[in-house]
Formats: sequence, C-alpha cells, structure tokens
Amino acid sequence: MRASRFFLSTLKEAPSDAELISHQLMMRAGLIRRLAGGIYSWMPLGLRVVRKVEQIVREEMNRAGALELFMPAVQPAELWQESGRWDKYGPELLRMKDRHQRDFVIGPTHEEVITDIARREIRSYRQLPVHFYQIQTKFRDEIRPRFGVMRGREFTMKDGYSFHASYADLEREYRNMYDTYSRIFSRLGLRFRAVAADTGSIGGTGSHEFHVLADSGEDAIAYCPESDYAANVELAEALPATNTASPGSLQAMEKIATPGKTRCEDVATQFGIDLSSMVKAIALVHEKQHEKQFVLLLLRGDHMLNEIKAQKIEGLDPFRFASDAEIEQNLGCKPGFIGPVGVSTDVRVIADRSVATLHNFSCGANAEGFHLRGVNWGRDLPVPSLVADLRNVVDGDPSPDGKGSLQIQRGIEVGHIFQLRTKYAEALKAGYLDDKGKAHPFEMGCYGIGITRIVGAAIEQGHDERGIIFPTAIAPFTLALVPMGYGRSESVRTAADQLYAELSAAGIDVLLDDRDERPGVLLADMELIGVPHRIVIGDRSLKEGKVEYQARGASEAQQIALGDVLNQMMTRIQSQLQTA
RNA sequence: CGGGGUGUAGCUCAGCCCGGUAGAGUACUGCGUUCGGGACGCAGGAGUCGGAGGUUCGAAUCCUCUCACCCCGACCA
Repeated sequence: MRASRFFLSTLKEAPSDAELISHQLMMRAGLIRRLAGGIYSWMPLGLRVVRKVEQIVREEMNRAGALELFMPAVQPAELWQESGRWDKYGPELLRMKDRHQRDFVIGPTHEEVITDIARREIRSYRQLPVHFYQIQTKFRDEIRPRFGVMRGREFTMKDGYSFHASYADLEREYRNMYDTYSRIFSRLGLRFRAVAADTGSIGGTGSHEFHVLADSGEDAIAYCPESDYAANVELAEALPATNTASPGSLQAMEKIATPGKTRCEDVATQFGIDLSSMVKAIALVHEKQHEKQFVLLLLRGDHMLNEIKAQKIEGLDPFRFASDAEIEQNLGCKPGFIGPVGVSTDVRVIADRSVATLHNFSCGANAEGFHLRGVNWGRDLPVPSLVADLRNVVDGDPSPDGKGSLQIQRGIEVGHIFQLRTKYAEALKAGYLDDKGKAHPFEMGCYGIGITRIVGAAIEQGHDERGIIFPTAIAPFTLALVPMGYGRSESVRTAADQLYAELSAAGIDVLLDDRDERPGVLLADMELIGVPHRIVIGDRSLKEGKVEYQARGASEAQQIALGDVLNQMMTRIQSQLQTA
C-alpha cells in the first residue's frame, strides 16, 4: 500500500474524553472514530488490525474442528422468553419493536439462537459432537461505556458453541478449546494468562478466562509463581490462617471516643494500631419473598469483601447493602460506628476466616462516635454463628494449592470458556436420541473471544511515548518503507519503489510512505500507528548501497545492504509469526 | 440511578465572573523557501458559541428548561 493512496488520519492531541492510553492512541492513530457513547467506527487502518485478529482466530478455530456459521444480530423476543433471560438479563439487553409491535433484541450473545438451531437440526447422537462458531457484532447496553473499544456497547466477538452426547466429550472439547485459545493468544503475540473463573450469570460449571496482562486491566488475577495455579480474585480462595499463635495476654475491652472517625483507617491511626487488627462490619439485608434477614459481615480492616463469595453463602442470596435507616433500626447506631459486639440475636453475624482468629481487635461500638478496642471472641461477644471465606485474596496470601504464596496481577479479559452443561438445552428443549432411542438434552460448551477488545488490550500492552507498538501478527502494516525525499531524490525514489515491489511480492504487508511530507512527519506517523518494522531510505546511506532498519521500540537502527533487505526481513518477520 | 463537571473551528482550549456582535494553537487550502525527527513566511477558508425559551437596546456571557458527553459513587461501617 502507498500511503499517498491510503487514508491516514493522525492527531497530535487525543480527544479529552479518552482516558485510557489505548483509547487515546487509537484515536490519535486514526484506528477508530466515535459515533456515540460506546459505539465506534473502525477506520481503514483500524479495520486492518481487526481483520488480522479475526483471521488468526478463524484459522485456529477451523484447525480445532469448529465450523463457522453466521447468526442474526437481531433476534425475536420469544427465544429469550423461552430461556428465561428476557426477564433476567436486565437493561443491558437492548430491546426494540418492529413495525408490527413485535419484540426483538439486538443479541448480546447467541446461546438462544444456536440452541434453537441445534434443536431443529440435530436429532441423533450420530450428528454429535459438533462445534459452531461465528464472528459477530454484539450489543450490550453497558451502564457506563468507557475506555473506548475496551468496554464499548457495540463490539465484535467470536462466540462458539459445542454440542455433545456426554459430559466426558464436553470435557474433551473444553480442553481442546483451552489449548486452542492458548495457541490463538500466543500467535497474536500477547502476554496472557489463563485463569480459573467464576461462572457468573451465564451458569454452568467449569470455566476459564484468558487475560491479557496489563496494569490498566479491570480484573485482578491471583497466581502462584511456584505452581501453575491462577484464578480470578473473584474466585481465589482465601485459606484460613495457619499461624494460630497464642493470643498472649488478653487486653481488657475499652470503649474509646472516636468522634467523626467513620473509616477503619482513621480509627487505626488514632489507636496507633495496624489496620489488620481492625474489624469492619458490613451490613446487608437478605430479602426473598417474605423472609427478611439483617446480616453483619465481619472483615479485617485491611481486607475487601468479595461479593461473589458472599452470594454463595447459604441463605444470603440475594442480598443488598442495608440502607442507613435499616442499620439504625437494627443496631441503634449510624453507619461508621457499627460493630458485632452486643448485637441482638436477630442479627446474623458471619465472620471472615481471618477475623475469627483475631485477638484484641478493634471495631465499632454501636454508639455514635465510639469504637471498642481489646475485643476478644467468647469473652466480649459470642463466637460467630458462621465463619466463611468472604474476602478477596491479597498479595502474599498462601496459594490454595498449598505451593507457595499468591501474587496479584491485573488483566484484561479477552477470552472466556464455559462448560454450560444442559442449562440451555433443557430450557429450550434441545436434545438428541442415543443409540437406544432414548432422548437426552445436549451437553453444551460455550467459548468467547472479544475480537475488538483484543485490539485495545494489545495497545495497553504495547506502547511507548511515541505511540503504539503492535505485535507483528496484528499490526495494520508489517513493514514501513520511509523514503527521505521521495519526491525530490531520483535515487531514493528508485530504491524505494524497487524495495516496495520486492517486499510486496514476497507477501509482506508493506506501507510505502510516499507522502509529500517532511521526514519528521513520516517517521512520527509510522511510529504512532505502530508499524513494527521500519526501513528508512535516504541518499546518505544509499551512496553506500545501504538502507536503515529499525524495529519499533528498538533503541538503535542498523544498516542493511539493499540486496539483503528481502532476506533479512523475511527471516525476522517469519520468526515473529511462528505458531505456538 | 445518585453526586459533580463540561459543551465555543476537525482536535486541544481561551473568552463567560464584570453583556457591546468570537479568538489562540493545531489541522486544512494556495504560493514561496525549506527537507534525516511533527519547518518557516505570506495569503486564505472554516464556528447555528449543544438546543429551546426568557431578561435586555444588545446575550457565548445573566435566568429557566432541555439534550449530549465526561468524571465519581454501587467496599460504607
């Protein structure tokens, strides 16, 4: 491609509403343009990246035996009502009516449609297993779309669904997909990690997420460097403390005035104690039909509540945070000073494992402006009715597999695989006949990859002060030819044209920057848009029959003889595109 | 949904407090010089001042309503 005939539209400054670095760079490089909140156009340059990602995904899915199809983005409400998600999905599901006032949705996912296809098409165990996938536009009406393409409302996703006659076969395909995904992200040139995940609202049992590692990631991953344990912190178990050291001497419980100190940090500072000997009480209300139960969850001051873990506690699902009025009514005190000491037996108290082993701790006194210190279980308050794992793991916690300690790293979720089992097959009555003529629901798996999010994630992972550094596999152009004075120097033009023809003929995605701009502009643009390989052609080195090569992100350029360019570039590029 | 903020040229922003008919940088067009790291000079084009209503002789500026976008909040004990 010649830059003079392409559409490069770079900006010196990013729009002020772009906060994430990848979003800013995508705007500056002219990869995307915003149409509405969370909705973006892919410009020609950006589309090239998307297509390369799609192509790799497609190749690996096909290689793994999955079959591509293409389902409608617009889906009738009936299917969603049948699966029960018309009511369950909430406002994220974009609904609309057609001219006959019939309800439709713009698909945020396609379990219903694919299951409908399967129940119509698949009758016999002999047709199984089968795995269908598509690369489609999805729409999820996020409350707060942000971060550009990373958390947009409209996005492209590869979603695949597999159907099996047995759980064992589903497990086989699940492992197959685990391996396929690992291969895909390796080929894309991304640093990633597969982690055990919560199955979330979609249901089912086994589940892994694939995260691109980046500090700006929205998810936290707990992993153990000494083993291969890795899980989303939502899921990672916080083990009970092992060092049940003797309490030493028990202090007397005292009530101390702490006016205005509503936060654990403030109280710990006043008391001159560590945050880890504070106990914070989180007031919840469990409400289900006529039941209404006021609950206090106890956590150490330095720990965070894990709502997913709490949800799983018997008798807590569903819960919500208590209102100020409910707190006063049950504890006789404003939030900020509440605690577990002296509460009515109507209040259910659940303690985190790390709280249950504390001695001489401090907490709210259930009196405005007062906290207690020197509190001890059994003496000052009853041992909690339930001790559970309620908190997020933190850096340095023991690994659940018992092999060392955990570290926390941030990641961007770009892939997710699920064992759905028979959830949708049962809801939509989709099944097959076995060799005895007996009917069974399908065992299903579902496998997603966020295609457009990958572009953002790759930039989060690869950039510097000059712009994007794309991995070779997904760069919009693989190699930039930058002539110094294309319009002025006959020899430069000849050499550039010849190299362009040669490299293009060899199948390399070359961008010849023949624009009539000053050298600084050309170089800056090629760096901004993230072309990983660059050859500068100028009269200076051309006199010695040489050009300059520099990898994006490398600190120095090197001279290459004109005749060696093709070979050297082929070798370099090929080595970076090696399949995992 | 609750709180805060911002809407002025394609982009970044000033002007608003204190009303007098719109500016800078960048980008764009033409000419000239320049040309291995986002050049310079001259000349130009470009804005319903988010929208509606009101106050006023006069509104980007003051008032009311409205729309859009952004940020924070859903971990607070």
